[in-house]
Amino acid sequence: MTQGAVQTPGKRSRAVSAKKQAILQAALETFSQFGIHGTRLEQVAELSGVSKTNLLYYYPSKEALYVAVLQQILDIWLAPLKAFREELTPLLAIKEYIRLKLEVSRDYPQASKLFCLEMLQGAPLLQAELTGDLKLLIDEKSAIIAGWVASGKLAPVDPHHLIFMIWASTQHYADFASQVEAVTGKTLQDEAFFQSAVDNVQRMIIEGIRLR
Amino acid sequence: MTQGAVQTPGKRSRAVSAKKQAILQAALETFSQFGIHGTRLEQVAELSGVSKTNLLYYYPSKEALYVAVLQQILDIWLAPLKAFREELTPLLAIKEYIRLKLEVSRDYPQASKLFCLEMLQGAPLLQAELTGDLKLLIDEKSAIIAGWVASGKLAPVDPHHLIFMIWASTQHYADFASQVEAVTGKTLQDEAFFQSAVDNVQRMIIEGIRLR
DNA sequence: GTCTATACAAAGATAGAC
DNA sequence: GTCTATCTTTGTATAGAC
Repeated sequence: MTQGAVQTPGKRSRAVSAKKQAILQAALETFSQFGIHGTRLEQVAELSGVSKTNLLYYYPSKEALYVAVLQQILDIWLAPLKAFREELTPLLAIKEYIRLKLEVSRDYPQASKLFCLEMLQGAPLLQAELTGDLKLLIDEKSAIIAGWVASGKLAPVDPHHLIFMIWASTQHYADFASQVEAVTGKTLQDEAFFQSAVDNVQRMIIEGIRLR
Repeated sequence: MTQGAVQTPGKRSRAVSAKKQAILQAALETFSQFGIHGTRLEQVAELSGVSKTNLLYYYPSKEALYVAVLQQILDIWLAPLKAFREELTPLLAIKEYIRLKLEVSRDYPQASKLFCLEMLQGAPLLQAELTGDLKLLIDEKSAIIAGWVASGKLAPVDPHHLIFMIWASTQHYADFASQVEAVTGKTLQDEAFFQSAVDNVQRMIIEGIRLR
């Protein structure tokens, strides 16, 4: 049994998993703030409570660690989109999607930031995802929105631009948190501020696409 | 006369300025994509057509170069906000602002990206600006918007959230250009796509805050 | 699995000639 | 102002003992 056997529930495996998880979390924190090049392995090691050598035992190189982190955050990032529900009325589905994305910005700001960092660099490691799975998912959800427009349930709007606007305006609160905080003095951790963000973003977008 | 005398219109000064400008431009390109740590001075040197030693003659350190670049892009980033016009009707002023910001995303995508990078890192070098000049500017423009709301010219909206939404949804086309391109197959360089972005963003936001 | 010691490479910065 | 050569630091990664 090697370290690769993640699902084996032996004591050892569990200890290993816990350690790897701690490393991943520490790595996410530093990668998301300083990028892959701005991050020192020593820093990650310290933050996760293992030695640098030990860290390299679990993840054989910095890049391997980075890829592992990316893989993990992709799921977080995609979850709200996958949960986008066709069964609801258009306005409800979109309102719920906005709330979910803002919750991700509040609860997993580092995931949002790291994702943003990757995009800024031209998505060298996510290119495959972007043009593959993500593209399919978007096409699928876009078709739903287009269907709503066609059947007169929604004002004429380009689905892509609508999706971009939702992504942008929700992720902004994570990615530009320092700016948001500098301007308003608040963060999404502040419950009232979170709620006002949800309300305002929902209202502006909904009113912007409501049929009349 | 030293190299610092930027405004002196002598032949030498002009040559120096041109060189420094070329370096700044090359630095912006690499910094905006790879960040300060991911950028190699040699790369900047090559891209701007000077030797690494020579580059360090004009900018004594990597950090000095980085600061110089940041300083320059701040003006670009702030220009549209400064141009926000109170004299127009609310909806026109906001439509114009959106168009201006999208033009910046189209014409200076690197400036937008570098600014975004700085924000992701917690704005270590722009903190002063954020809480100083920018804060003042925002407060001023927010007051204008709040005035419009109070006098019944605009639907009730929190000025800060409105401004965030405009920033987010316009900068998104620069910062997430790879994603936008992966999903739509288009870039802002495509005139028709640019126009549809302007139209859609303007329409959604305007309809979202129009009085009715 | 974990540690100490160390090899190795890369890149920022400087010295000094021209 | 520009170049060649070089110093120095730092950080990734490996070797090998325990």
